[in-house]
Amino acid sequence: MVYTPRTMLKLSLFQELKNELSNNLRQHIEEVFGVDHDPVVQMPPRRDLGDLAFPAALHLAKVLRRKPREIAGELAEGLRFPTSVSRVSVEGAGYLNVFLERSSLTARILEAPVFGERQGSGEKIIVEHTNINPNKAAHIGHLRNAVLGDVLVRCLRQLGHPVEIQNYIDDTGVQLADAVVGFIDMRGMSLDEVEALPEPFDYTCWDLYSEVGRWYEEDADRKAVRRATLHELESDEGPRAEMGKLVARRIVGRHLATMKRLGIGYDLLTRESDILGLNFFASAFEKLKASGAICLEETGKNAGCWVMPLAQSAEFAGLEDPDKVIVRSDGTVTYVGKDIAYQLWKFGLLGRDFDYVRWEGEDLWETTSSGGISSHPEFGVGKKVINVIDARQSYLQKIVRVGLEALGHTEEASRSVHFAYEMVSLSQAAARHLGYLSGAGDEKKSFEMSGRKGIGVKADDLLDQAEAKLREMVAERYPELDADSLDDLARQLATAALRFFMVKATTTRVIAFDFQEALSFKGETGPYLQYSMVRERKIRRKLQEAGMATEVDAATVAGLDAELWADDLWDLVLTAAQTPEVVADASESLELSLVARQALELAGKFHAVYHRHRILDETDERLRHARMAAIQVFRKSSLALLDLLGVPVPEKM
RNA sequence: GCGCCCGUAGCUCAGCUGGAUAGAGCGACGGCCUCCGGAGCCGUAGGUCAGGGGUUCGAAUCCCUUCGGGCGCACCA
Repeated sequence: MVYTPRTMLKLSLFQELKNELSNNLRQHIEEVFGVDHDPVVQMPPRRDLGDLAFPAALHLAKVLRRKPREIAGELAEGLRFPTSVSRVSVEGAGYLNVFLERSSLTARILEAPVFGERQGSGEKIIVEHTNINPNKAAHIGHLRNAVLGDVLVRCLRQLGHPVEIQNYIDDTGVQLADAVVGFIDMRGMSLDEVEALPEPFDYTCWDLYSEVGRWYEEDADRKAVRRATLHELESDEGPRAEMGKLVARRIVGRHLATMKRLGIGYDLLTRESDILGLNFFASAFEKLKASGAICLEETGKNAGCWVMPLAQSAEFAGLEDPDKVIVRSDGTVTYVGKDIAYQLWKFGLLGRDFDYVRWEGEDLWETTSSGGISSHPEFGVGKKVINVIDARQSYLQKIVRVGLEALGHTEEASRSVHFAYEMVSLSQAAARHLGYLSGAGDEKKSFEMSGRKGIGVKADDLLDQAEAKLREMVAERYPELDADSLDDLARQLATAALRFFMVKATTTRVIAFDFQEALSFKGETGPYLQYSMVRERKIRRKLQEAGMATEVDAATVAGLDAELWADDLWDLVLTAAQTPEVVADASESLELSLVARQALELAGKFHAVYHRHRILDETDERLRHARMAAIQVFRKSSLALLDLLGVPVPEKM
């Protein structure tokens, strides 16, 4: 038996076909022109121009000093492609276009799973996302983070990578300290009283947080209380630490509930207090000192601090202050310092580990400093770490990476990925609607949200509004439905609407949040995708009711005549076939809007086909089979995409 | 001052490893259900791709530059 090494894993049938054709063409170019050229594969803009386009002749024109169309013509002549290609033609400026066998290819796609063999190496990827300060309700900016993180995780897992999802809880920071000061010093409340506060506790804290900000300004001495509180939180001693624990626990519970509404979950909650409690930084500190990555500043404005010099790094050229403080002159550790320790732990480089307990009996773990459960899954020790953090923190994320490099962990530094996305701001209309615009003089186009000032749209409020509006729409159409079914449907539609809204924007663009836009459910929206699935389902149900088969098998499809495939019908199949590549691209480039756009394009083509090519009242059985096959292919791809986007598929709407 | 992001139709945005007539959605206007549900489909109007230079057979796309807008550059996280 001959052993054939498998150099390339198959992502999808379509990609495999493209690779095959590319290789054929490459070889042919070599034979005819004696040139080594790796051909690019594109899709012609319209199906009547072909299914695949090779602009090779356009590229070769320069080297060969000949007209592109001439070159393409010569290439087309002796080219031998596999039987899945029906014909080749020269189009436009000199594209070599390929027409595929529609029936046989559709049949093969129908049989194959959407995603082929697993691509992953089996090495764990750690994705950190959400990371909301535990002192207030989640707002729509946090939603963008969580949704992007969640979609990324779903894509990576689909592609075969083991993924661990971590949600970092900063329970020793100033933001939580402010909440503690608010309850104890400003409102004079006891631990029991705070414990007894009714839900929604995160809403209470939202208001409290902005009040504390104003309270500080009334009297300059009050900031001293915050410093003392922060110190107690860090040392984990005293009543303020107790209050901090209570507030953080209740708020985290609320955040988890909010995210659960959108189908977002986690494997592990890592808490900053445990990083301190277990002296993670002490280990990192020793390593940093030993490697010379940080040094003690003796003079200047940073006197008494341990700083990381950044001047040598080209990435930080032009900085006013080329040093970053890691340990303050009072001995406390900055955020970056803690983050370097955390990042080291994620890669298994710290030489220490947390203790772990279950979060409130759920299938979710949290770190602890002592008294952990002995039997827990292995956490950390990732091969690659992706931190989903907004673009404003690019500078800090860079420092963490440089820190790893300075410690000699260049490999891990290169596998430390900052998934940066731009923030969510409020549109002028939204700001006005919420009463943040005092006068008419403010002409700004968008307004940054601020937890500190209490400016923003709470995630739960937005979800509530979306659900209420959608519930009305469903109730109008289905007056006979009971309250539970209505709630359930409204939830599914609202989840789709908001998740899709957050993913469809490219990551480099600031989202200027607008209520009208976010609460619109037609056009490029989640419900538009769901509607296509509802329609597809309805066709099958009608077929069944009419006593007809609801599916066609591959053998039948393979035997269909080529002329049964209208261009738009075939185009639907071809678009669906590209799904795995789009997902792989999106995951690799961290541009998840590509997944959303693919789902949109598919749904759009389905809707058009739905109107033009009816199935139920088509008397020609062969035509019916071709149309059913196209829709089956659509359904498989679309279901896969909606799953990746976290968009639920309702039975009706 | 230095760095990153954005500037494309009235509005919100795709397209950016250069290539086939610059595309969607919303809004506007006009059509399409005795129905596989109109949360849909089809059509019309709407664009000096911010301005200026350059590279190229070819630029929304690459380079330079100017002008707008956003965000970073803490002993805050």
